[in-house]
Amino acid sequence: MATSLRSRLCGSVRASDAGTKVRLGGWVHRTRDLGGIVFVDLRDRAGIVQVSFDPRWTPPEVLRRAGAVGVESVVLVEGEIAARPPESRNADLATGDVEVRATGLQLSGPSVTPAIPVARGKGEQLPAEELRLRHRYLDLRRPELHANLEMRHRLMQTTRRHLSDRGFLEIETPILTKPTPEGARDYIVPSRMHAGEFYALPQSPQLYKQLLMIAGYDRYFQIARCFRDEDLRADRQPEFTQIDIEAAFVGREDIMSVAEGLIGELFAESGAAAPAHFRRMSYADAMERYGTDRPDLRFGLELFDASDAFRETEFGIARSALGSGGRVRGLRLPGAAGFSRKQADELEEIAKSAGAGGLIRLRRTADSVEGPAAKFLGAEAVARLALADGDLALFVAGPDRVSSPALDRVRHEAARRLALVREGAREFLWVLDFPLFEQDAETGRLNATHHPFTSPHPDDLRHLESDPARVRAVAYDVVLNGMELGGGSIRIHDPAVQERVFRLLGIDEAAARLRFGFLLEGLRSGAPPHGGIAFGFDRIAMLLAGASSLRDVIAFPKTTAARALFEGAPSTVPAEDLDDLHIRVAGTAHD
RNA sequence: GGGACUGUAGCUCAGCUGGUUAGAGUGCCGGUCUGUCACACCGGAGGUCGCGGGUUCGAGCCCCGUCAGUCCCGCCA
Repeated sequence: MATSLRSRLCGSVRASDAGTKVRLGGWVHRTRDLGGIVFVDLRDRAGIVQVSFDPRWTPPEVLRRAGAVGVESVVLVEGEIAARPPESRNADLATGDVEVRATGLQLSGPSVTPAIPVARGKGEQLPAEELRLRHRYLDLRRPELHANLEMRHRLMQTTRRHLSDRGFLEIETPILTKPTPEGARDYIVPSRMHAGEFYALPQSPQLYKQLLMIAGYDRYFQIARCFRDEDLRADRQPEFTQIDIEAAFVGREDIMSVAEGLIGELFAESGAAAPAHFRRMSYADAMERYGTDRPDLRFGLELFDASDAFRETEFGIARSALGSGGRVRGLRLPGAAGFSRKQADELEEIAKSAGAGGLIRLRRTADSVEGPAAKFLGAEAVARLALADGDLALFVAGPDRVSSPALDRVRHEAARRLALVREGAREFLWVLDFPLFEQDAETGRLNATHHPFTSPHPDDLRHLESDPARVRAVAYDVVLNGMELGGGSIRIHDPAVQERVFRLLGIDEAAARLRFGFLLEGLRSGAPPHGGIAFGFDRIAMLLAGASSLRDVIAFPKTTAARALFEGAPSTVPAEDLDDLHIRVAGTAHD
């Protein structure tokens, strides 16, 4: 790290360096002017070191200027590393046994008073997210974000090395690509040379990587930027990074094994551990037992079907649900019988916000079962629920598509309140055997659960047209603690099967040729069996950096309204530029 | 598209039931101070209470709208 202007990094100085002459460059983190002597905490990406300006070794003129430097200014310091007096060592600082005794000081990049502080007082909250994003270069100076981005870098290098060592080729695919009618909304880029035509930014390199397999590049990877123009969440940015992997002459187990190997390596790089192999669960199982396709297995609280207990009762909510083909499902919360009315109401609010009509509560105490539904349940029905003393049971009556998400959220909130999640616990899981299609609740149309190129399970091929809902996909998701890390599938490589799937999705032959003609032609031109997987790299980085938001592992993230506050994107463009692009903004008078 | 929360000094926040001149900490400016490390102490400056409208004798506080940020639902093949 030595350059012509500095001899080493501030944060790298140690007691063993005492006596060495150094030249340092860095940002003024804090200053302490005691009158006769001045201390400056100098910060660079390696850490902080104390520079002491003292008349015993500092020329008066330098000492005077040291007292006047503002925080966040860039200074160049000349001096000598010296052990601190024993009584003034600082155990909180990696460099705290030493200091740099300054003989020279050059104010290289003075700073105005920073809009947001970089050095924070103890217990002081971070500045508002808006300000952190608007003054991003200041926020990024904080050691926490330096550590996060360094971790991200290391994960990226580990990915490259790991996959490259295993014969995967890193191949770039286009950013200017073709709009896709399915899936998320595309970010659109107008073409100047072709009036009225548009490129789209890729939602993923899916088609390209399949074409690479057809072209014989039988192990591919890319750390790929992907773009989706959808509404955002804490864990969702409009542009994000995937580790994209595809291989030919493989089955499901080959890809899963590559994925486990890579995940293991990434966790090891961060100092954490991942098991060599992950547990497995079918989609159907996951939905039945946890109400979600990405269950958090760090705690129990499994859902169960209580329909039988309610079937013969006069309890109206349950009766109408059961009568219309729904079920009564619920979960037992051991030790939660002591929840107050208010606490139970809050859980109900969570269920309601997830779409449930309400929660049926049953509280089991030493000698009775209480709750609005209790009086409808006979002794036998109560016995069926197998409630233990101190249990609170919560039920949702209705179709699974309502009860599953509601109970999923109640389950998570209950686990949090009952403190069931062990600190540092990691539960990896493969979710397998997803349905190939899902039916749109409103239109009744079939949509691809994963994407239209996912291979049906060979055993289910014969049901493809007759009973598409029961057709399983050869697809797999990696889930960690309820968070989806990645997912993939074996792809269709038989053009006839691909055409059948397109037909079921309502994409007729003409439309298929228009949208995916190049893929279909490729499949007819010698396509190997192939499949792959993609991981959400930002999420993995967030997890392994211990960050609490995706924004803390992305150097220049967008807000939830998809704005870049620092550079001010998106923005209007001059009318002449729009003319060149053959674009007129609706509602403007410009010609 | 819908819901919730937030917006007061450069920053972090307090501001009671609507009531006189809007506060604290920190930062900033000036001063004292030779071993501090959130240095300490003394003094000072600093406000479009996000913006617009309304109710009221009177609005930081109530109402409507709007902008921005955050979280959630829908959406994200």
